[in-house]
Amino acid sequence: MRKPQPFPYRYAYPHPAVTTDVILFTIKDAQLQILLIRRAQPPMQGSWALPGGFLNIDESLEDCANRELQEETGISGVHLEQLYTFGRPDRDPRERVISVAHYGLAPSDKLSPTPASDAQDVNWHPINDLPELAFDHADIVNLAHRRLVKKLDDASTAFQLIHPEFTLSELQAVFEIILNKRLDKRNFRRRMLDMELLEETGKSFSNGNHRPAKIYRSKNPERVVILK
Amino acid sequence: MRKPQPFPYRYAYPHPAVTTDVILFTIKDAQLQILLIRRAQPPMQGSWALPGGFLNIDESLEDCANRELQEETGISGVHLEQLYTFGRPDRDPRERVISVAHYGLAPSDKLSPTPASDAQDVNWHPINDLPELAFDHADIVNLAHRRLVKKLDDASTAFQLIHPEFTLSELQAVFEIILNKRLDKRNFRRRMLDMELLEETGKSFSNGNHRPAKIYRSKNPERVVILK
DNA sequence: GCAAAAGTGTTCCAGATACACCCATGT
DNA sequence: ACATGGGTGTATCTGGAACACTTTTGC
Repeated sequence: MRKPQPFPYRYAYPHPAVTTDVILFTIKDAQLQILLIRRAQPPMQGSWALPGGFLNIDESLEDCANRELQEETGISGVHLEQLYTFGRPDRDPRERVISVAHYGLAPSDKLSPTPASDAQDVNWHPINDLPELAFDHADIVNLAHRRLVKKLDDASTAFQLIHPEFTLSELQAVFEIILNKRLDKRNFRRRMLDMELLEETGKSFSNGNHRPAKIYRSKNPERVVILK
Repeated sequence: MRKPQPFPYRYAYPHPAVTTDVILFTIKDAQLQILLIRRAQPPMQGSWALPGGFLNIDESLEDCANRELQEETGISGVHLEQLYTFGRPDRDPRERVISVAHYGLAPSDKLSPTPASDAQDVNWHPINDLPELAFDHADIVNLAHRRLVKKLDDASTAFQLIHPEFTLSELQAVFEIILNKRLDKRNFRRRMLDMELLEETGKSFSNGNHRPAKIYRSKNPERVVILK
């Protein structure tokens, strides 16, 4: 235990460690997947875990989450949102650790995760087929998944998981994968178009022995949804 | 700065302090109010602030919130839910402090806050007429208020702000105060009764020169809503 | 009998759902 | 010509919002 310090007004008892963890969702191979690292360091060396790590004493929580994601997976520039704070006293064997979990969405094709720092390996894993996870990370993923489903009823959420220009069928696939159910094509298209969030690019996309699809884009691609 | 320690796997860099803060809502004098303490200790001695304080190294976040509420205001037994974690690097002048905010609801008539511990005074304050608050507590209150409004569309939230047996008019008043708008009596009553969350007690309540009101109670009073 | 809050039904609108066929293209 | 996914319209249901009068009581 630390001794009380003479620093004015400073709390004199032991401080827990604070970390951030990141759940990064993507859609890949028609499945909802998350990014995991294989831990290169003890404890739980060799286990799969969420990217994340200790807070620097002068950085914000969100900066920490972004930095750890970048350091461990090479991925940066994703908009992360705070999810929940996990603090069970026994959740980490090292010492008392409070973890502020963040989540984000990204289209997988633009991202090339590369292991670095504390990670000996990095990979996407289907949310429905996850390996055993270190610490309480399975709980964290669970909560993040439920939040994502809720968040999807703001349609612009789905745009973050898709390339900037897309067909309505591709967009519908994103919804169907996350909601894990089939949607009616006509109703889906009407709903999307009625929201006035989409515009036609004029281009179309021809894929096989069938009619080409119109390509759309989001009208306000920079829209950041604040939904604390 | 602390020196790296020899403890196995322990993070060797300075740890922030972790606190919890509590926003406790009630309805009193036909207004939505929150519980504030006047700080007895520096920093910000004499300012109004949310009850809260430092996390003990082996207690859960929720236990900490409950303990601090109890220590500073004498109030216990309220169900608290995590709100959000605030961690701006400069939000506390003492040192780096991460605060995990919690909120809860309680009927004011059963509670008698009494100052203790770090508080030299405790009082309810109308949300629409708050004093200047210490630290970033105004932001925290703001977010809590918005969350409460959202949470209200699960009607059972309102039951937490009212005595166990109540008339529909009293319940409607709770909604009107939180939503800050008038509701239609017929629509409100139909909506409440259609949900099948209420049952008649058989009793009625006579109040003045008019027809007495039926008294209802919640069908499942112990229902704890988990809405992370 | 009058003042005051309790109690009660119907209409309307918007958004969600269910449902089946023609269109444009590649082979 | 046929196989394949793209594209379209209508009927129905459901939940929310608007709206005014009768009932029961105390004085």
